[in-house]
Amino acid sequence: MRRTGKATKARIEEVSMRLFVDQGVTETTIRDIAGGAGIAEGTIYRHYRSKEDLVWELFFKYYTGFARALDELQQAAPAARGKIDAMVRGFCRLYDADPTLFRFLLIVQHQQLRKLTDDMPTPIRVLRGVITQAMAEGAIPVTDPDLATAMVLGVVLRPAVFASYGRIRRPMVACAGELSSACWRVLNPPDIDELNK
Amino acid sequence: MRRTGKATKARIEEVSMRLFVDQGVTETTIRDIAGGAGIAEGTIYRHYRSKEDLVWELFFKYYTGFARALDELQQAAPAARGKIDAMVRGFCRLYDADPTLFRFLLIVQHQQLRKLTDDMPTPIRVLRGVITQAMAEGAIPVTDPDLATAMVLGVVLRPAVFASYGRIRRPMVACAGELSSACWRVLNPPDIDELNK
DNA sequence: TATATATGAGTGAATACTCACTAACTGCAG
DNA sequence: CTGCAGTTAGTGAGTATTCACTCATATATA
Repeated sequence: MRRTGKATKARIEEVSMRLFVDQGVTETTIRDIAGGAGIAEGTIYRHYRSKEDLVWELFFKYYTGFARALDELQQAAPAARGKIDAMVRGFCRLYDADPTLFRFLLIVQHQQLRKLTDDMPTPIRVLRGVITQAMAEGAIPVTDPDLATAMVLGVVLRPAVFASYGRIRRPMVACAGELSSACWRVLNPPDIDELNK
Repeated sequence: MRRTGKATKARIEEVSMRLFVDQGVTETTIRDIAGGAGIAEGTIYRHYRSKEDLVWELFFKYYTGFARALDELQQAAPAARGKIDAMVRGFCRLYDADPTLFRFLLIVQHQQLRKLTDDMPTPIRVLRGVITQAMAEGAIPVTDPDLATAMVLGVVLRPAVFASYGRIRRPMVACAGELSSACWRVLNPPDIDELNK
């Protein structure tokens, strides 16, 4: 009873992502992955050219996929405040649905980011776009867009890191409100905030 | 003309940290380090029990050292707002003085954190202490201290990550003011901020 | 039969670490 | 001073092991 190729590939994905997160990428061997997926080592090479290729394919698929998901959420909201809120909530939902995926992207990011080219969508570009647009429209004060992007990103990502370490036990969606309003406060010095009320 | 042991160890530290940051820890071989430091492979084992030990020793020394530095800065400032500001400025100065060290800590963190025991000082514990104290004193509103710690940490760390990728080109100290006031805004919902004026 | 899928022993290229040996310092007895 | 024993620092070829990847072979489906 041979499995269909797609099911095998999905198993490889799932198992290898879990192992990468638990042990690290280089520390995870092809043998580990094959054993975990209940297949032979050679089978992996039917689906991926190399181990490096497997990591890259996983990263690319989910990283750009996440960027596209964020972009849709952002476009569906009319104003800056709503866009930020939608993105934060979307991130929280995705985190809760698959924390392992988040950790995987976090871990391999450093090595893989350099392989990204300018035409590929990334979550950072989406967020930066929302922020620069909001500045252009006068919805938030004009400051260094990269610094603003970094700070907002940090407000959201670091709590997720804490959650993945078990330092925060609530589901991330339960933090979404606080996160999103904190992001807004970061983007708005208090006096401007008064004007927006 | 034999060098004094200390100078050699310092060279090993410097070279290995740079290589770890550039290539990754597992990807950096003992041969690489020895070659880079201009010594024989065996020499490294005069100073460290193993490669793993080398990584841990580096991490421990600088991570706890950084925590102690932050703690001194925090203690020197009287009020909550000043403590945050001093810590943020201290972090920025340290980042600018040695960005490679920051990247090293960032990269190995995931693997090394589990080796830390409760009696070791960490930057996170210091920050969390300042925040809980501020909440207890009524200087900032009482919320989940772990979430607050995570958000503030994110506001500061993520811009440093951006800087290390070249996405932010200013020295971090030039961002210190903006960072510190953003941290304060994160900790204070706007209405409370009114009361503090 | 033809095709897609899976197998796992085998291979060559690393790699972390060892160890027997050398070189240079230190301190002390004569 | 001088010689000499003890110690610390450095060397680099050798070793056992591990790993990613290959390929001849097998099997299930269409």
